[in-house]
Amino acid sequence: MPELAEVEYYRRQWDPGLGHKILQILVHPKARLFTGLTPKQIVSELIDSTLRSSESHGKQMLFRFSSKGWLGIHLGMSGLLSIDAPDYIPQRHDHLVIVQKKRALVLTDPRQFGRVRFEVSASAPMWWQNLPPSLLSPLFSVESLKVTRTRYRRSPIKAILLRQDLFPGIGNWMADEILWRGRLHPANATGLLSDFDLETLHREIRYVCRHALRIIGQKGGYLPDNWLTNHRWKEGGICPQTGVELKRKEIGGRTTCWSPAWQKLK
DNA sequence: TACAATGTTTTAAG
DNA sequence: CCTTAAAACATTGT
Repeated sequence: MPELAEVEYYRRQWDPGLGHKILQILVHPKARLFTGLTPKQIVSELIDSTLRSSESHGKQMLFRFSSKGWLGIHLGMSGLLSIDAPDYIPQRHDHLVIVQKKRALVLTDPRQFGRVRFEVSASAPMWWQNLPPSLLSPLFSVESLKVTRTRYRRSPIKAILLRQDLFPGIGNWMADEILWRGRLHPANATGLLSDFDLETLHREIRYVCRHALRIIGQKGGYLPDNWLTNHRWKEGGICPQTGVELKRKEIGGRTTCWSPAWQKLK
């Protein structure tokens, strides 16, 4: 499920645990999602510490603890964070349960494509500091898109939008939404996009990120029905702009949805 | 049964 | 060394 906005939404689910002490840590017996430190080390570092703060950036999340521990979480395809009762009993797909006096913070991920990392250091981990600039920051510019256009000229623009080193947080539905809004066909070779197209792309990336974060990230709400997203999942969906049936095909390794005639191939 | 699912990494080819 | 495409990962639901 989680792209930029959903990740921010799930990050906030653990907010009730901020400022509270950790009494117990439960780790899935197979510890499949964990890299770096062993679960045993994570447990010994976090017990009796306090959850201090959290941030999300693209699809990455970082939780900071008073012990100088940093917990990084990526939700993969099916991960989610939730709150449950302090006596919660972990289920089959729960990978990490952080128990506090009044609640348990739960990480669930049935498909196990998520990843958890942990380290102890005075400042944020290097992988966090090296993340690409946010799509809402001034560092993400039309000029940077021109560099991308040259470098990945033969790939379909849909495939490039999914690259996390360039467009952190964009996933399958957001990429389709952005291209639909910009009337750009997802199969267009990136190198064929005009300067005008790149300005369009830049504007729509920011529009979709800003509004998805506001609607989903803040409140967990539903996007307006005049967005593509609410129509793209099922076969037979209708384009909110043209009323014509949407097309679906694998582009860039992922099922892609677009509106014929509305989005033209160059 | 077979395939697809809001993702990333590895592998291999060009 | 770089770009590009495909396979692999694990599980559930249609």
